[in-house]
Amino acid sequence: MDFSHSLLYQQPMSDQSVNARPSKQVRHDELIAAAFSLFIERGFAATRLEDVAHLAGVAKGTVVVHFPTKEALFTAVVLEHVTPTVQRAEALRDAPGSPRERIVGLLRFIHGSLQDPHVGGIPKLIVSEVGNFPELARGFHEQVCDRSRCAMTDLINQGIAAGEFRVVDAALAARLVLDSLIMHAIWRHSLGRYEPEAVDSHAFLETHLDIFLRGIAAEV
Amino acid sequence: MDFSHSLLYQQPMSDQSVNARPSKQVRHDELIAAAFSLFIERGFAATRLEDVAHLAGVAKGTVVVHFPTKEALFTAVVLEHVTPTVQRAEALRDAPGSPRERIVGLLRFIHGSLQDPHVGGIPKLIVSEVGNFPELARGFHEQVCDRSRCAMTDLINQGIAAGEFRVVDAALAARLVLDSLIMHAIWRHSLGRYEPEAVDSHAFLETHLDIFLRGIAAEV
Amino acid sequence: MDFSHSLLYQQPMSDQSVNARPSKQVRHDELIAAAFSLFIERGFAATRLEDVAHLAGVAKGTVVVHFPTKEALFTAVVLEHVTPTVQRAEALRDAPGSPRERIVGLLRFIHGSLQDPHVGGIPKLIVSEVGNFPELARGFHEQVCDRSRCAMTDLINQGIAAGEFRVVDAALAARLVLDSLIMHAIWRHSLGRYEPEAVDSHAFLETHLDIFLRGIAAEV
Amino acid sequence: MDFSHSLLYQQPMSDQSVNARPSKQVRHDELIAAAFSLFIERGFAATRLEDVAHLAGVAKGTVVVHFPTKEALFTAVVLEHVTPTVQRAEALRDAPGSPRERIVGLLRFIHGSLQDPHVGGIPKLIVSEVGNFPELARGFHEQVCDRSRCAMTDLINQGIAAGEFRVVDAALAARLVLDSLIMHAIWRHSLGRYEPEAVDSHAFLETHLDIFLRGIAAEV
DNA sequence: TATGAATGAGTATTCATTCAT
DNA sequence: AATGAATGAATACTCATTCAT
Repeated sequence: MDFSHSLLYQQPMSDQSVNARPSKQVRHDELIAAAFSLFIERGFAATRLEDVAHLAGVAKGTVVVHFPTKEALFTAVVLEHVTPTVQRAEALRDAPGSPRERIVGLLRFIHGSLQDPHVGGIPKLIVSEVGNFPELARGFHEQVCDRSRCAMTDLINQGIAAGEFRVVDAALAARLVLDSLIMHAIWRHSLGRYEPEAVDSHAFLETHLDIFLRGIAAEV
Repeated sequence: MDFSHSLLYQQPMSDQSVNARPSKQVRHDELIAAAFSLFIERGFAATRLEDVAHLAGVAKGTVVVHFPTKEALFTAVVLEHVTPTVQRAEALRDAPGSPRERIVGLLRFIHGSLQDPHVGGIPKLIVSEVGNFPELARGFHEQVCDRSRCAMTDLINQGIAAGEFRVVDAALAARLVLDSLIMHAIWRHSLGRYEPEAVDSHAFLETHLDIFLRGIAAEV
Repeated sequence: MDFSHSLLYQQPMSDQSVNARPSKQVRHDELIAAAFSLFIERGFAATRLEDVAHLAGVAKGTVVVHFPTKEALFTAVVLEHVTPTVQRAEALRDAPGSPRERIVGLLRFIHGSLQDPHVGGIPKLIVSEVGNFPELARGFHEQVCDRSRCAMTDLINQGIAAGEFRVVDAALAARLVLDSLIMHAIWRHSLGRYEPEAVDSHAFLETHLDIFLRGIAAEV
Repeated sequence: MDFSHSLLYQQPMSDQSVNARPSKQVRHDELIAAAFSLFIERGFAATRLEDVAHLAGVAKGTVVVHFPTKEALFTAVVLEHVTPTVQRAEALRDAPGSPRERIVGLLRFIHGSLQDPHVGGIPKLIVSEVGNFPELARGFHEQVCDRSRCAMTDLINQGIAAGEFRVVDAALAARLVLDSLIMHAIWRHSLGRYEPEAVDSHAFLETHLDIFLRGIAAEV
């Protein structure tokens, strides 16, 4: 499974004429968007292709024209939402600044990305459906999880080496600090819907950074 | 939705005769166990009642005798696996010891419980299926999430009052520290399967405790 | 199919002891009564044996002990409700009095019998289920329909011969006059339930007798 | 429940091409026809959707495309067969001629309609199944029973007012005269099958008219 | 004799996929 | 390319009947 190219943005479109039938690309994107929100909301099995079609404003048969099977649609949905984000995430590891500054930057970026409804629903989707899509799971794990964790582990190790942080298991620490963000995103798309008042995402991140960074800070 | 009593462990059975038909309670538990493992493995939709019956060693119709619908079976599975754990968790809040000691005790208990395959699969199941079971969701949120978070928030606030911890938003901190444990359990039942080497759960918890407690410790 | 003996009233019962288990005959009758009302209300297919058991105040298995199959129960229900009535009906044909008087007597008797809930539901039951019980149908037709119509036809012919009535097709006239009564009974157990105010059965019969007898009366 | 428009006869179709797939309307009518004959023959419960599909020459799933549930199919069957007849019946009340002539016309029309296998089976179906379809029952009662009886009651009252008929309870008389026709139709679709020789329907109607009209005729 | 748990054949319904228009 | 009618495999659920207690 190749996550390194996006199916989005492929074919720069004209689409000038007002009453023209929407181009294939536009239809494609509309279907992806509709499918994404339904997959997130109901899961793969409980999402009917007819509902996807309805939400996208087309007929049932049209979905099949664009995606040969339901599983192909699901795969496309995941790929298109994941790829752009991953690419931008890795760039941040190599930005200038102290390890601590770059950790803050990376976490802020990831947290910010997960606020975007087009990205924040992905972890819930992956966690829920991964059991029935082994290939997709493997790809996601290698290209997304591994790479984000590596980036974070690298930064922590750099901080330890620089004496900014005390000696901790950098891999576990990276996992811990990222898990909270991901769990937060998953929460918002599952049980969080039943919470009387929404969590303040900004305060959540700041508290997280505060506690974590103090927790790994070098002793005075 | 009443989560306050467990249907498990009710009626200590004799069941001496060798060829005797298992009592209704025994059948009930066998079905719950079979359904649990299949729901965890495949999710709600992909689990066929026939498979549940087969795994429990009974005929298809027997499942229906015990649980009128597939949803009722699902609800029963969740309730029976969750209720005892929550009750014991709350008891630990009121145990003797300093706030810090009780936090450690509570987190060790929760983490330990989540290692039990009979409990650790629940969070992933809830996250995945909760969208299609609003009633179950509400009950789970109130009886499980709220109560665990309250217990942890209370302990952090006690520690702040006692001067053991510095001033932080206790509710957010409680959420953060618990989320990591839950995310870890979810992970092990989803993408964790594709990880080349399993995470050392013991080291994970110790690192978590170490960083978190140092992160909220009062300034020297 | 033999309609000439009733399964009711067979075994004169003692049943003295207060707390004793009800005798087999009593159970039998309770089940027949429960089954009758449910068959009438819902039809054969939509009546579950479990409901019959529940209405009779026994467990599901008990029904099977008394009636080996659902069809046997149905047959028993029909036989027991039909047999006594038919026997009494035939006796009236040979009563003393003018043909006209005997016609009035017979119609009053039949109409009165059909007011009894234990009898009035039978025609609806027969009409509804006859298609799936050919043997029962044949027996009912021969023993009940044929015999009642013959009795009525005889009386009309006697009246024609005596010059009381004008010459009409006695068989058709008999059918006509009886059909109205039967239809009335069927009505009360089917669509009649949806009528805002119930029909006055007494007035119905009197109007029927009035119009019919004047309709076949000899010209002055 | 709206009985006031027929789904039949709506859209006169060309359907020229030989191998063309039949239009939705044609399929609809084929399914209604197939379902009707099976419902009449076996009743609602004993009719399998698969048999309906088979008789209509389509696959099982096609039935569901046209009628979401078995009950919807049943309702449609009743409505489409009944509505046109009632409408034409009411028109006859307001036709020219003496009350007596119009009564004869109306009864001939109703009797004739009930000879049509597409209509004559309905009363038996209604009587048998109405208990499990309260909504259909109410609609049928209001739109069919009430309206036919009103028409007949009106005519009898007109005859009484004109001095053609003697004073009788017109509502009961209307019920009586119609019941015989309906009972006759029910009979033919139930126990009538077990009669050695079929009743002569023409003679039946003439005898009925003869006796009834003489029965309510004004005294000389 | 009465019970009710267990059975499994039967059936309505769902829905991804196909294909003629 | 888009449509939506048709298909049929898959599956939850029903319920008469069996049988161990």
